[in-house]
Amino acid sequence: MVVGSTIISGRAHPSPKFAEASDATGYRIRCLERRGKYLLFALTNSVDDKGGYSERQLVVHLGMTGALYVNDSLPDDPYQRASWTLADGRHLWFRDVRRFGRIAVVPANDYRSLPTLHRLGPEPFDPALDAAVFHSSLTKSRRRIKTQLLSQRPIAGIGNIYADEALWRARIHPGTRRVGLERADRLLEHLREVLSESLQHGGTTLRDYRKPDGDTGRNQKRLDCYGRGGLPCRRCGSQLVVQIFDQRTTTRCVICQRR
DNA sequence: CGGGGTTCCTGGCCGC
DNA sequence: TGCGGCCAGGAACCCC
Repeated sequence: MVVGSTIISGRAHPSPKFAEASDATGYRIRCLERRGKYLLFALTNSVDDKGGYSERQLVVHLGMTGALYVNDSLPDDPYQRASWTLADGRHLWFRDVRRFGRIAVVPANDYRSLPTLHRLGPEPFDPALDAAVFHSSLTKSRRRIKTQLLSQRPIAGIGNIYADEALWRARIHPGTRRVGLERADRLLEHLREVLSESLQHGGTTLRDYRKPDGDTGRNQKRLDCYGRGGLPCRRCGSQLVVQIFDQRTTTRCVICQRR
C-alpha cells in the first residue's frame, strides 16, 4: 500500500510516454483510484509554511503489457520504464515490455493532455447509466458501434475482447452505425454481464495480464467470440469470421450478427 | 468538432 | 536451427 507515502525521487524512460513520471517528486500519495483503464494517484505537496499546497495527479495507463510493483529494493529490469523512490525506502516501479502504457502527471482533475480520460464515459456499473443514457450517448455519433465502444466515451473500460464478446451476445453487427433503444438496452446488459463474469473468473489473460498474486486469469477459456475466428459459433454453428474495423481485429458470427 | 487514418513497440509465432 | 516478416493492441496524434 503506497497511499500515505511521499515520493522523494522519480526516474523515467526518456520516451514522452513515460518522461512525466519524475514530475511526481516531492508529492505525497493521498489516495489511489481507478477510472476506466486509468489509475489515478492523487498527490499533494506542501509548497509554503502558511498551509498552502498544490495538488496533482499521477495518471498511469498499463497499456497491454504494463504492471506496477512495490519492492524494498529496485530490481534491475530491462523493461522498467519508470520508478519512484518513497520516503520509507520502498520503490514503486512500472514495468512495460511493449511500451504501450502511459504515465502523466497533471494538475488535479485537469485531463486536457489525456483526451480519452478527459471525455471518459461512466463506469459500466454506474447506476445512473441506464438504457436511455447509453442510447443517447451512442446516438451522438455515427461511427460504428464497436468503434464507439472502444472510444471509451459511452462507457469506460471496454477493450477489444469485451467489445467483441458483448456484441456477439447481443447479436449486434460491430459495423452498425445506428442502434435503437431496445438494442442499446440489450448491449448494455450484455456488456455488464461479460464484465462481471470475467471479473468473477479472475480476468482475461491472453499473454501478459496477471492478478496481483501473480496468477493468470481464467476468463480466456470462457470466451465465445474473441480469438475464435474460423471456429463454429457456439449458438448457431456457422463459422465465426475475422474482419478489420477501424484498424481493429474483430470477430463476429455471420449469421447471428447480421446488419 | 468529428471522423478517419497513422503511429508507437517488441515478443511470439509462422513459414521457409 | 536460424531468421526475416508479420501481428496484436489502446490511445495519442495528425490531418481534413
